[in-house]
Amino acid sequence: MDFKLLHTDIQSCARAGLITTDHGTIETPIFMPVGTLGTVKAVHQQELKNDVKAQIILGNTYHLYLRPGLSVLEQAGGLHRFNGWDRPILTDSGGFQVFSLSDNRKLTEEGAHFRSHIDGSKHLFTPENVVDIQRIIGADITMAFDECPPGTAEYSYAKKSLDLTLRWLDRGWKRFNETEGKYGYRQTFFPIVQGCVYPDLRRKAAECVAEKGADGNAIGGLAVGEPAEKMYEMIEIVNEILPAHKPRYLMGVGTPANILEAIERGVDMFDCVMPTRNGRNGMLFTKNGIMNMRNQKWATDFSPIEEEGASYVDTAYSRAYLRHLFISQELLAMQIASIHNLAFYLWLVKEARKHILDGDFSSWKKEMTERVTRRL
RNA sequence: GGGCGAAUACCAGAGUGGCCAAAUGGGGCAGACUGUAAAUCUGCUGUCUUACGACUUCGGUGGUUCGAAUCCAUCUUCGCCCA
Repeated sequence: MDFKLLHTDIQSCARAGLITTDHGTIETPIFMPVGTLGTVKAVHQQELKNDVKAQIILGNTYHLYLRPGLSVLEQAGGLHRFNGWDRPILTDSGGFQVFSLSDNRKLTEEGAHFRSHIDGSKHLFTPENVVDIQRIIGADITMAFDECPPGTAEYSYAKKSLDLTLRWLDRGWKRFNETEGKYGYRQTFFPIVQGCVYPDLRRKAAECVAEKGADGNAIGGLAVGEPAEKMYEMIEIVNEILPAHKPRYLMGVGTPANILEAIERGVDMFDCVMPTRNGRNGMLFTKNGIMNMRNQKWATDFSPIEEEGASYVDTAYSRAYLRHLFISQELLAMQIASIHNLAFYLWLVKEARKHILDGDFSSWKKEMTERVTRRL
């Protein structure tokens, strides 16, 4: 993987760049739709390419490992061949599941012992086998196995957790460099900065991560319950340390406003379930604010979903019709909302990129932040 | 003409003397959701009130009772059966 930094904003840390992988290029800043089980829920590949204009999508190590399982993925020739997505894929390591499925797991020095949420069977994830699994999945970008503590974690726990994550990082990094991809194209490995909301832990983590000299670096453990201001503060601290000539990936974030704030602070890559999950639950993000499509107020609003929206669905369907679909629990509602929201997110980062290159990012960001946070 | 049964909130439907403004489901209204165990979850849904609480309700009317959605009488409507 290669990263070319094209331009850095004069007034802020915002950057525009280009990532090159064996499955194609990615213009940064970028938003990556989440496709946990090898599918971006409710959206098929053609829509992802033509309507959403996704350049890279995510998969999840934990979920794909449990289902369909490594044997199927390996026989398929990797996830790209299995799901038909020929552009880049990034897989999360399962570290987040250690957090979100915390009732079913136990951490040891060796790794995370956990029970499958599907059938209760016992499994062990280690920094090493998570690399191996991501080799089998065949993601272009693989992630280190980390622990993602909740935003409310006490300092003592955060410190202990970070130390473990950093030891795991050494092991995962070593394993990655000792192994090769299975399908003839290159893979890369991103370490993850943890440290909760504690500046000294974040600095230490960022330094350890930067030392590895990986192709890109990730910031994890944010937007997990801490105030947004803390998150922004941590991003600033970490990005001062992470190398400028490598892409920075803020994991799991976030709202349109979160993304704009993070871009301003020098983040290049994002993923979040929000556009798809909230979309399926009736929430639409637009450049003029947020709409809850189940609300009575849209019942007879026959105007387009979004005037000059980012995708086909915006003018193909009216607000009243989309509300009807949601109220009737029709599958098409989730499809339209997912496509709309993802297209909007991709539009947002593309516009940000344009304004970074044009040199007026800060003023554009200020106005856009005000607009996207409104409730319609 | 006679007999039996039923009428409960937007709908369906429980409740058969006080714990009932009334279960439950549906419908309706609103909210939440940030590296997806999520087409999920949470509230509210008689009136007034921020709340505490107050007030009016269980087909109509009249009774019994300290107290009635619940018991009695009668009327109305609907359903079934017999002629």
